[in-house]
Amino acid sequence: MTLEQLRIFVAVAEREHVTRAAEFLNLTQSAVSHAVTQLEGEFQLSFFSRVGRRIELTEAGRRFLDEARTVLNRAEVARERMLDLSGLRDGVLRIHASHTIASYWLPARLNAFRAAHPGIRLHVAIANTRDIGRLVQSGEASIGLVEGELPTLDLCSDIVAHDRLLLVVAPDHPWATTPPDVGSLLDTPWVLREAGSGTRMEFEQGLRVLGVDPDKLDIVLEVASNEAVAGMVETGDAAAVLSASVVAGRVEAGLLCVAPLPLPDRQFRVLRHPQQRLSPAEHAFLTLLGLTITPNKPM
Amino acid sequence: MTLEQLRIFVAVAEREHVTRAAEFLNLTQSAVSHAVTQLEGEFQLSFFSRVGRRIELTEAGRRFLDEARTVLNRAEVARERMLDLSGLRDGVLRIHASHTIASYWLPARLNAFRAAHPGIRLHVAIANTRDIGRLVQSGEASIGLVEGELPTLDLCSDIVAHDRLLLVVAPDHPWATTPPDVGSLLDTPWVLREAGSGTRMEFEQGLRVLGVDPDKLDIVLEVASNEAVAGMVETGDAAAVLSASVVAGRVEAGLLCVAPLPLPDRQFRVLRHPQQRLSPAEHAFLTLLGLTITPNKPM
DNA sequence: TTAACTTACGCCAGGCGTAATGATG
DNA sequence: CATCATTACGCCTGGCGTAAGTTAA
Repeated sequence: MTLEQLRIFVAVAEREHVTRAAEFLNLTQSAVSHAVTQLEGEFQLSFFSRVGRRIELTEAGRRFLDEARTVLNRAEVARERMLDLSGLRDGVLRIHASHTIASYWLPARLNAFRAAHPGIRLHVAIANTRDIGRLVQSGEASIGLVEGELPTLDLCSDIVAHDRLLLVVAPDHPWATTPPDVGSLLDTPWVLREAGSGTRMEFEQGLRVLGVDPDKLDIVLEVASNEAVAGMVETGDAAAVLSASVVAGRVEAGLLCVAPLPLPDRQFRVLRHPQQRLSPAEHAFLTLLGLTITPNKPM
Repeated sequence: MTLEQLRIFVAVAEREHVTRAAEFLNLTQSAVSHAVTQLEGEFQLSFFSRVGRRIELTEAGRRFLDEARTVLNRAEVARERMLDLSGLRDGVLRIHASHTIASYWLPARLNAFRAAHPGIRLHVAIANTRDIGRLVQSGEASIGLVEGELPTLDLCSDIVAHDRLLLVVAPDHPWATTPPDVGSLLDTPWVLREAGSGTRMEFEQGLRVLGVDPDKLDIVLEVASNEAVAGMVETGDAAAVLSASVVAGRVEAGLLCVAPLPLPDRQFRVLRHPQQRLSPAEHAFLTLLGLTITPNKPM
């Protein structure tokens, strides 16, 4: 008998439906069915009777549902009390993130964090990659999320995701049908993110690798907004380079086309000051991102 | 947070001692230390302060001890209520076992079963292998534990342990120093278990493999007791063949010596009637022996 | 030097997902 | 035939043990 098994059992019992319980739990039918079977085996009881292609609670199942809820409640109380003690119950988590990350990658993670720690208020400040590096360096920001590397700074920097830059144009642009060659890159008008943004820095680096001088590009607009860049490209004749996560929805909708251009992969990175101690909430957030931090235990 | 982690934490907290908790839990220091560390990491708290080479509970640890006990108590109540429902809380478990198994192999398993199901009374009937086969066949016994195979009977038979037969003699017997050759087996007096015992049957089978006719042995005593056989050998000039588990302690004590003789390995087996339904207690016992039985769920 | 806890590393069971199977309306 | 549950099977993570590392008496 495991707390996890109890959670699964309760989800199934409340719905009398394995599939819906599985959806709720983000598991497969198979895993849920297996967990229930295992519980039944442990006690030599059937908690559900398989009637037709439905299941329904047996008397034993009803009794066990009560018990399972009680155990889970006690466990939840214990957990909350400990989180109170450690400061993970309230407080604020302050994150500085680049435009791309804040708009397209971060929200799902913030929701996961909220699910785990509902009491913590979240603050996200948006700036471009270069500025975030400076803020973390100076101590004004404690957690920064940026694209690519900032080699000049002396910060802890861990990869938390991978990303690709894509060359995009409107569907009626020539490159939508015939791939551009390197030489033609200088012949099209460009809309780009501002200098200092991760997207811009990585793109310029990619151009240099291809032997193209970024300063020679015909830049018609620089703007600190991925949406503005995308909108310009959709409705005009300019080309742009944006993160795959930014353009995915627009390509799906037929508003943009991806033109093949070999740009290097880049990484989303989390930046921390090496000396600064992490708050419990910060630590929990980094753990949620899959990092294993050297422990930092108050009390 | 896992129920198992809570159990481990409570054991450590009650003793303020990782090693002793590990002994109590039948785990290693390492596993216990790891589990505690993991709990502390989850809540970002230190439950123990490492003072010198001891540990002691912190304030957070004391609070968590209360919580952990509460959760475990609720879980235990739930478990007991379900066991009540399934009939695993009281009743009798009846087992028929051979002499060797009942004396040397079974006790540890019975204690494990008692730990898991304290309410169940245990009955062990001792008989030799052949008789147990007959009792299971006739339905008088529902679970039999025997040595070796009984090919003539049509029963479920699963291996639950491996055993070796050893040729033993007193320390002053010639074979204690110079290994016997096959031809000399007929020149020594033998003390043997009675016909029908697994030990006897397996030994005779082993002799035939070696090309020796068992009927030609010089048998000075047949007795339905391993201890009697061992006692005879210790204090006389006879040889015997007994299970490794029977002689281990006596060899350790210098009372007996093992003479090398290539006897086939044998298996301890559990016998069941194919049709007979298992009681919850019987099912639980077989599961404890490591068998996976086709489920058999009342209620 | 010993006795304690922690950390590193490899192994293995158990849990999960994919896919096949079974049952029912 | 579509839907829902179970079963089979392979993968992989997480927990355990062995052993090395660390600290204090």
